[in-house]
Amino acid sequence: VSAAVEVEVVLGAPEAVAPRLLNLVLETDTGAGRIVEVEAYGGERDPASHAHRGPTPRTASMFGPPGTLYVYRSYGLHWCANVTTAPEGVAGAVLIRALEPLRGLEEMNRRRPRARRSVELCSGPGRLCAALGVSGEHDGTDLLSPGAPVRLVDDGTPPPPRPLVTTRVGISRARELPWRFAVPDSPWVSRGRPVDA
DNA sequence: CTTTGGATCGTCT
DNA sequence: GACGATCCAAAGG
Repeated sequence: VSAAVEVEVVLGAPEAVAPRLLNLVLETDTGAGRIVEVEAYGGERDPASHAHRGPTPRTASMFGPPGTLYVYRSYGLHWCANVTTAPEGVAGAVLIRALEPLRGLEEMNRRRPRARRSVELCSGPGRLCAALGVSGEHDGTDLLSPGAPVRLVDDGTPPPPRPLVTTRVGISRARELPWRFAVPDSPWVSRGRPVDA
């Protein structure tokens, strides 16, 4: 619960960096959770990415330096959090889809009264942002800065050597890309296709 | 357990 | 004016 080390800068194509973010820890001042499920979004070369037609006001932070937080509103209701990985000026990000709750469970439950079991607290991109209190005001945060309100830290747990790989959830374009990664057999992942052949 | 449809609003066409 | 990188409750097996 201590000895958290700053994450090495994860710079590269999102689909290459995404599996390396598994088992890192996402934390705020009220709680923390281990990343167990992610999806890569390739920016301008990815039809499913918000940035596929170039920069807009909403996606500006997606073009920031690696380690920048990109938060967007989903379906007018929920917030979703991404970690940028591409060089500054190039769009590319990894969506955090599920966390294993580590700290601040009480506050998470307070913010998500609908969750009946702890497995429901952070198993979904909108759910984990609600549980940790991440919202649009945090868009553009430097996740690698120790004083930031939202941080990405390494507690020494290595990523899984053989992550589960499937297609992405909830998209209509570029459905075939195997860009969803998860910790194998983790009970904390969101619901979705178990395996992708 | 699974399936289905409603909520809700900023963003871009 | 249409459409979501979602979540949840209700209804049916």
